[in-house]
Amino acid sequence: MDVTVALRSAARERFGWQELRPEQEIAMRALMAGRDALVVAPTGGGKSAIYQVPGTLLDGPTIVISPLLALQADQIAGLARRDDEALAAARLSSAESASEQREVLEEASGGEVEYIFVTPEQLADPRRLAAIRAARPSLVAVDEAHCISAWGYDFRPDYLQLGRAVAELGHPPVVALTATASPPVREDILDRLGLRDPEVVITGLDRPNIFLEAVQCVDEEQRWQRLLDRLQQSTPPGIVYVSTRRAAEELAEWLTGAGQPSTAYHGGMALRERRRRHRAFLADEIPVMVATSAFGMGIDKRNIRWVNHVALPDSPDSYLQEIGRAGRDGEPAQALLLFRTEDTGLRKFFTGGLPAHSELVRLAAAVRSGPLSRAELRERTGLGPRKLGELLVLLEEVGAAVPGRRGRWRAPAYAPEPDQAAHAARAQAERRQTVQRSRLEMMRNLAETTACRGQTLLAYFGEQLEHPCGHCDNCLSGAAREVADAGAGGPFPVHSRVSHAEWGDGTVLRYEGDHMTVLFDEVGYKTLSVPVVEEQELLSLS
DNA sequence: CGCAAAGGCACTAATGCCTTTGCGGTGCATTAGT
Repeated sequence: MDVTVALRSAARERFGWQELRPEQEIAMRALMAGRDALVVAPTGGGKSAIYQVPGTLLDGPTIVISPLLALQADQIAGLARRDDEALAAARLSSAESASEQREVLEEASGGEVEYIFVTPEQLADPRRLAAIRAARPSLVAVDEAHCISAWGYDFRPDYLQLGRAVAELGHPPVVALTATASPPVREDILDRLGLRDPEVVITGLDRPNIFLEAVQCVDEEQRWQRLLDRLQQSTPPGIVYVSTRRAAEELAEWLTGAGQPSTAYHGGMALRERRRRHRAFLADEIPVMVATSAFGMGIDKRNIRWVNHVALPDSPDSYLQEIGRAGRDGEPAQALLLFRTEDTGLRKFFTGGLPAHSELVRLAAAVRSGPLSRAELRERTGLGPRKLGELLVLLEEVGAAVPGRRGRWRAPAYAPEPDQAAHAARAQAERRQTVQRSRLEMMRNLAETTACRGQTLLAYFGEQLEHPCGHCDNCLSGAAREVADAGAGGPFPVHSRVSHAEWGDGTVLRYEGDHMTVLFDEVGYKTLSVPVVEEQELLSLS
């Protein structure tokens, strides 16, 4: 039977979906043909279907890698509601007993469980990985794949080992799914997962029903007051994003006192309380949630009317991800960004500093004397678990460390001397920091621009919006048109590849007034003055 | 990087000014103790 016909009938009969969107079909057909895929599409755009449907047609279980246990539980519950044996789903995590885990694996091998949900940490355990391989998986789905880039380098290092895990599983077709991914993040995902000739599907990121606004505030008092003014004219429910736990609690209390009943949410609260508040928000029992970035993934709610920021997000990626939670029902929604220039300080702190040369040398030397487990390395170097993970990633990238059998690290043949490895690793960390800071700079630019915000935001993601978006404050005030008129065209077409003597090769993303934005492969985003570029011939076509 | 709280100082008491210090986000898994 024709693959497309099979996919459509499985979608209809198993899931009750009468139609598949073209993007969904393209990705599904790639998987059915044994290829890998990367799908960037807004949440609620039917991303789960892309692995769920082929999963039922391919012989063998589907491994779904997902970052949060709560998210996994929701997805499993969703599949269970279909009441179809062919869609049986289960989870392998620290929350299941040893006997439950054995049962899941046995049932998967016997074809009784189709979807197995796991965290990256699960796959980091060699015994667990071997057990999953024994069930002969036919498909791997990496949900919320931007976590590889956002969390892998400093927070959840096992995200960076997923490529190795996929290889160990015999590299069945892999699909990476995410709602936002700028070109550097996409590059990270493809690289780290080791995707081969993937089908890359990117659907339109523009969200015309979300009105974008940004206002600069001089101090915190003014910022809170402006938020309050806005909330008094807004329809709930909505989310206010802040950058610290303390701000979440204080602002929620202040708003409540000012007549806007609000609830705080952050990662420092007891799990049970978090769950309770999350559920209450979904049930429309909480009108305003004041939260840190902990409140995000897994908010499946269609009627959120606004998402306001009392903070500057660390990148347009995070910003789009967060405001994207508004207006999923297609009805008008608002995104107001209240920022201060001081906000960048905290963000720079969060990106972290460069690792000390001495620490890298110590670790590189310890690895050379390996193979050693993480625990042994910690003991020898005195490094904390998080720091150790971060440094191991760097040493691995510069060829000074490889994880071997049973998770023990050693130096590969021809590994550089510890001192040399440390230098290379620091340079690597510096490069990553430079790119991260350039993304923060782009976020600041998006906040401060007088040009069309829709165009600015999409250009960051490598998309070109022909006309001003018509759903931002600058379009409404007419400021966007003035900027657009002032900068008609430039010396290099948008999306052309250019070369800079110091920064290397890059892609032209956009012209705004007399400035241009270029995404360089090595150093990230840069904004250049067009007259200067022309006079000094800073760029050439490459 | 920037802010707020704490500490030091000056010196005749209760407050003000300067400097120093600490803190800041995201979650898994594992384990100790009830």
